[in-house]
Amino acid sequence: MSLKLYNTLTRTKEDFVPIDPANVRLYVCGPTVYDYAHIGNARPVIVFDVLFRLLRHVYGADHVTYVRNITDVDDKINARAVRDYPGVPPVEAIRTLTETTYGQFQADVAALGCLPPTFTPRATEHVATMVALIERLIARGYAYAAEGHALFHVPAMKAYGALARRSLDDMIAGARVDVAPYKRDPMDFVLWKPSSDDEPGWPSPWGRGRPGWHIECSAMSLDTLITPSGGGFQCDDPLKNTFDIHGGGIDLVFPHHENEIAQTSCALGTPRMANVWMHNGFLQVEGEKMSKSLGNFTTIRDLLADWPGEVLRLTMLRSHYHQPIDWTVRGMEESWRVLDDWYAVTADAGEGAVAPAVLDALADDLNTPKAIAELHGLKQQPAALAATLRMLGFLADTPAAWAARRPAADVDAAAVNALVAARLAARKAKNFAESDRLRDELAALGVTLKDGKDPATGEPVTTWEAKR
RNA sequence: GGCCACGUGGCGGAGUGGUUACGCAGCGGAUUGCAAAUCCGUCUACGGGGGUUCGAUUCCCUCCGUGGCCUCCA
Repeated sequence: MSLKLYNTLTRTKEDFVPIDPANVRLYVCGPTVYDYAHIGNARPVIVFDVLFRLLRHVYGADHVTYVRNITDVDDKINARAVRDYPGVPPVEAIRTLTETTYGQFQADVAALGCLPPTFTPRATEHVATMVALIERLIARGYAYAAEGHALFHVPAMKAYGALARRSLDDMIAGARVDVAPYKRDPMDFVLWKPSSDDEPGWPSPWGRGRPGWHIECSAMSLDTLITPSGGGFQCDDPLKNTFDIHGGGIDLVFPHHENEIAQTSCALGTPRMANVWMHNGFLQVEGEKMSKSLGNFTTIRDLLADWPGEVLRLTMLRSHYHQPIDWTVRGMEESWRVLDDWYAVTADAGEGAVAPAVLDALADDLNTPKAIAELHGLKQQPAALAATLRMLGFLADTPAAWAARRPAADVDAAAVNALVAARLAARKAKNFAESDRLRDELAALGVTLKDGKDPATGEPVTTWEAKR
């Protein structure tokens, strides 16, 4: 099967060729853990989970390494820790905040049907590698120390801007940043910055401080994906200092990913860091940009209170990952209806194989809307439908558990059963006025009836369920 | 201001230089005492204007609209 992926680096859809088919390596930028993740954060998590599952299917479950980092050092974290844990020593407050928040994140994404990545490194556990990377960059003339900072000197790198496709002139022309006096060039970015006593800090050749934003991903991908495969500081082989796929939100293209590339490629002598760069599009809520001021800042946790995780997952995958998506209640309702149908169709399904048509759609740059269309075509093949849905991270519930997820009206089952029996008797006696009256009465209680016939005897039978 | 995406039927959403996916809703039929559920069938589209072409929703230009990035936001 040939897998095609759109590569931001080349702006084209390319055939995916792993560096080592026995170990396909994927890195995705993970959460900064200071608050509940919002529904926009869920998009890359779900999209790259589908990619992870597809890669595992194609190359084998043991031949894919998926890394999603945890950013647990960040100024927003520091600020939140001070706010939420007054009186607690900062280091302790930060640890409590990041551990708590990451626990929430893990629970949220598990509910969304996402597999755990192979590794989930924390930035704070890779500071030594960050320091080593910065030292290497300084030694090779790509970075310099100034006033307790270490900075990457952008003009030292010829290819800078290749991912974002913008020239230095463009960036300077559009610059709206205050240029710190210790910068040699306005575009230079921070690799390391000094910490005050109540901020998290680590010893370094430039004094006690903490990493800049971008260096952590260079360090964690190096430690988890490059060094274990024979690359790293002791290796100048560009092929060994590159991994396969790097993913994240479209907003990370610049400056985050551009700077990651600058750091890793200049430190390790590799031209591109990762062969394929994938970026998911943004999400709006009910047609508006999601923001706290508009009051439509929607967390995954809030949505999970009212909607099954699989509903959120399907809603996310009904749009191609590259397209913008408008997140609406109507969209979630439609997803729920579709999943109800799939759960019903697959209730008694046996063992089946994953449908090739769905795999083909996924192999075409993760065309999940096309894949879903193909799923609709599998209703006559319940076993294949079930196997394919499971491969995509659906059907984790039993049919009964799924049905129970819909908030039901609070009804007295014995009373309902009595009314249903009375109606059945009335129908048998052809007293339809009475049977319709009983049906209306049940409807008023929030009970929906399903009439049918016993397949063996032909006797009329009625089942019911409570709707919300 | 600079750079970059996107704009498909009532709604969601693929795709393609010429046979108008798929889903939800709607409508029609089967079924039903009547309904519900189910099954079958079915209507509606490619932002505006130019251009290339035998032919464009699909390629090019332009305008309009929406959104993103421009130092720490998926």
